Formats: sequence, C-alpha cells, structure tokens
Amino acid sequence: MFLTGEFSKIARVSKRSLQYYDEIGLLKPAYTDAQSGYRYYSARQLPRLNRILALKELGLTLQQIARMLEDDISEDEIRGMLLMQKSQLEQSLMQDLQRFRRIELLLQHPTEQAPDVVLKSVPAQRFLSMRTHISSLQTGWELILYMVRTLAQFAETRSINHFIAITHAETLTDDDIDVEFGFVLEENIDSPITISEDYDLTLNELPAVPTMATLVHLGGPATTNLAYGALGMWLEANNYGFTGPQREVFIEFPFPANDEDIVIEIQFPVKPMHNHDLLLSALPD
Amino acid sequence: MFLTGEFSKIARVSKRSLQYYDEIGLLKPAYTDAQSGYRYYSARQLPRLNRILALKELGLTLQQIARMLEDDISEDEIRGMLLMQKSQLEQSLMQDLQRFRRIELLLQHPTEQAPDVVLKSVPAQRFLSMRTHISSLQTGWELILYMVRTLAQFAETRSINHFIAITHAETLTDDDIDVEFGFVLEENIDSPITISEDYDLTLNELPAVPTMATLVHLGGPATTNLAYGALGMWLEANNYGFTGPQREVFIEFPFPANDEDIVIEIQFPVKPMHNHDLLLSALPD
DNA sequence: TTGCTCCTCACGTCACGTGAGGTGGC
DNA sequence: TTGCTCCTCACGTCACGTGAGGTGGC
Repeated sequence: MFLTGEFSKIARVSKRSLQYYDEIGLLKPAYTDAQSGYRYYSARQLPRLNRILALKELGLTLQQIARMLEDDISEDEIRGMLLMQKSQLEQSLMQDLQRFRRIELLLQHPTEQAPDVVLKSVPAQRFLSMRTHISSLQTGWELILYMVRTLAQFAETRSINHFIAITHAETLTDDDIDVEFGFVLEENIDSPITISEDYDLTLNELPAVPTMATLVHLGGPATTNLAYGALGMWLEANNYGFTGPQREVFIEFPFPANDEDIVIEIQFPVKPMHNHDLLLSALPD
Repeated sequence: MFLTGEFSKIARVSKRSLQYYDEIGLLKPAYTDAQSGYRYYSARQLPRLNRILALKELGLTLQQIARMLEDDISEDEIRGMLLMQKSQLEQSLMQDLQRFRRIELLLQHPTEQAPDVVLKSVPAQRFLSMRTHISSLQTGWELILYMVRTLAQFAETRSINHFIAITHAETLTDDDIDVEFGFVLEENIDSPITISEDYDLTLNELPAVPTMATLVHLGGPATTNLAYGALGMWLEANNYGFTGPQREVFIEFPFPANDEDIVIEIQFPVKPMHNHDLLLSALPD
C-alpha cells in the first residue's frame, strides 16, 4: 500500500490529480483511513489508473472515461464513444489546419493589409424588396438613394432593420446587372407595397446562409471595390468558393449621404473547396 | 449608435460577449450612459470587433488579441505572436493526429485486448546496481530473487525505492544477456557496497528518459512475455522506435515471491519515428 | 401603463495548480 | 521532539452561457 505521494511518484501523476480522481469517484484509494483521511493505494490499482491515463491521452473527458470504466457498459457503447471522439478529433484537425494556413498567409503579408474577414452563419430573414435590371453601378447607386429616401417615412412607422442590396448577376457586366434592393423586416406585412408609381415592393424570404464571409467597409461606393478585391483574395487564398449572390448590408447610411460616414458589410455566401476526406488519407506514415 | 442587443445582432456576436469584451477592456462601447449603464456602440466599432473575431478564429486568446490591438505594438512583436501561435497549432495538430490514429487502432481491436500503454518522462535517478552477463532468463530471475532477499535488511536501514532490472543487450539471445540489477536511492551513498563475496554494487546514474513507454504487468516472469508482446505491437502500430535499454520496475514484489501478487512496470525508452516536417508539406490543397 | 430591453451580480464549466492553514505518523 | 507528509478548504484558470432579480425607455 502506498500513500498519495508515493503512488503519485510511481505512476508519475500529480498528487492533486489523484485527489481529484478520488473526489469525482474515478479512482478511489483501496483504503482510506476514516480518522486521518489518509489515502492508501494498492499497486493493483495501477492498471486502472493507467487505463484512465491512456484514455485521457485520446482526449476523452474524465466523465466519459468514468462511463467507459463502468461494469455495465457494452462493447457497442464503447465503440460509439470512440467513434464520437474520432469525429471530434477530425473536426479539430480541420479547424487547426485552417488556422495554421491562415497564419501562414498573414505572415506573408503586412498585418495592416490583411482584411478582417469573418465567417458567420446567417438565418433566413423576411425581406421586403424589389428586383430589377440596371445598366450601370451608378444607376444602381442612384436607385438606392431614391429608395432609402422614399422609404424614410415608412421606416418610421414600421420596425425596419437594414437596407440590403443584392447582386444576382453571376457574371458582372457593366451594362446589365440583376439587382435586388430592400429592407429586412421583423413583423409580417401585407405585400406588395407601392412606394411610387414606378416601384412595388414585395415580401419574400432571404434564404439562410450557413457560411457567410463578411467584411465591413467604411466609406461610400467609390471605395467598395477595394473591399471586394481584398475579400476575393482572402477567399481564394483560403480556398473558399461562392455559393450564392453577394449582399451589401447598409449598417450606417446617413442623410444626406456623406461617404465618410457610410458603413457597409459585404457578404458572400461561401463554402470550403478543399476535400476533407482526402486529407486524412493523404497523410504520410 | 446601437444598444448591445442591436449591435450583437449586426455583428452576430452574443450580448454576453460584448459585455465581456467591455469588462476586460478589449472593446469598450463608444459611449456608456453613466446613470443607466446602457452601452452604446457605433457602427465604426465594427472593424475593431471584426478584427477581434478574426484573430480569435486563429486561436489566439483575448489577452493576446488585446496586446495585438494596442497602439505601441511593433510589426515584429505581432509576427512573433503569430509565429508562436503557428508552432502551437502545429503541436496541437500532431497531438490530435496521434490521438486520431490511436482511436482508429482501438476500433480495429476489441477494447479488452488493447494494452494501456502510457507515455511518461522519467527523470535521472541514483542507481545502486551491479551489471553482469547471464546465460538464461531463468538464471536472471534467480539472481533477482537472491539480490532482493539479500538486500532486504539493507533496505530497512536505508531509503530505498524500487528494484529495477535493465536489459542492455540490443539483440536478445537466449544464452548471453547483458543485464543490470539494482535499487533506486534517494540519498547519496559511498559506493561500492559489497553485499556478498560475489557481488559489489556500485552507484551510478540512471539516465533521464524524455519519452518512456510504460505498461503495468500483474504477475511473475511466466507471463511477462505477453506484456512485452503487447507493448511491442503498440509501439509498432503507433510508430515509435526504441532508443535505449528496457527496464523492469518491480513495484510490488512480496516474499516469498507469489507470482500473482507481483506488479511490474515495463519501461521502454522510445522516440516517435514519423517525420513531422513532412506532414504539413504533404497536405493536399 | 405594459412589455421589452437593459443592467449587474454570480454561479457553472474542466481538470487540475497553487498556496494557506492545520494535523498526523516516524 | 523535529520534519516531512498528509489532509481539507478555496481561489484561479478561460471565455463566456445561463438564469436571477431589478431598473429604464418607448
């Protein structure tokens, strides 16, 4: 029989760990002196302790390990837990690999130049909008100004969130752009709504996007192309591909439009282009 | 200006996170109402928030991020932090990959058959021992019994730890085995010590082993070969190679020797045989 | 005025590390 | 008897999630 200190030296585990395993019932000493509280471990407990350590090395939590060491566990349940852990490790590997590559990329470029692209998931939203074709970005911009101005009073009486511009054209040509403008709503509304003789707004749903690459841009339309370029390079370098129409969310858009005060979030629905399954099979050794 | 709730929706961060970033000074609201405590964020704070999120995605801690966003930081310091994180990610990748493979191995074999091999680092120890050649394992066993018995009374007067047997022979042949037997001491001792007419014990140092593969075995010499086999298979499957002589640590060794009560820890100094540098360069994409 | 949002505690998470303060065995 | 070891609290870790309980603005 060994006291905590001796046993910890033999097994090369900290005393605190042994105490903790006792506390959570994972490994009780063979005998505990009721009066002094001294723990006495037997050499025969080493196999159990080593199994605990071996399982811990696989990244399992102590709770999971405790379950795996119970008597009434089936081989199937054990396999299930191992399979779960395996897929979690795979997740973690992919994430770390992404991070690793992003850091490599950052190291190649001055930090100030790197755009702060953030991936988010975006839920479906109620979207009160109109869709049309325009012949130039300039036309589009004027249409945006017109709509926002016209809808200003409407916005005051309804709960309106942000103004969003969507570019549907897959290939951007300068003289025919398929665009959609509108507002995100929280409440339900009878649609369509006529805002002028020329334009009707209809209510539809902006689809949810599981992976949206976003980049905030400070400034008006004159400089947004810079942000687009940076985002595009980021996506290419990190091996993401487009999966849907891009969005521009006007977060701050004062009247009269002062370019310096405009804050836009550029959004691209994306998906990773690398082949995950390929990775683990391609590893050396 | 946006309240916490609105800002959290725009940036798709939880309110609690914004509160926490405020609390630790990472991102203070543009304005905080002194009386109500209400936080007001400006759209112009989105770039900073997104930089925080982008850096968080790299696995940096909020403390590190806070440092990176300070004004007086140099490009070199930033590079240093990124390089550190890069190497940590590499560590983490290697570890997860090991775990992943070990689980794959476990899944191929019934759980009960898998030996609980544990890797530890072992420090250098004072070793009072004798070294000799023996002609069979049986001879070695008898010598061990003799030594342990002879040193029993010695052990009572000195602080003696465990009895350890080391096999130096690189190729085990049945008729010429180079072995070393002795005790680990904690105190210093004048060496050599004569324990009988035939044997002198000398004090030397058991070298430290950074990576020791260990396996606990219950039972006497008749069954240790099973443990050796299991350990060998584990090492091969996990791609470890031997780097030094094997040890047997007698953790429990009663008199008279009752095989069932013997507890031995088998130790192999090992090192990983896979090429780490190769891994990251061999990845697809 | 009624809701909705905001706020500030404060506990819980996970597996211990690290003292503080006190007792027990050789 | 003096040290050394043991013990039990109990806080700290990291980045929030999750209520509880209470106030403020439209």
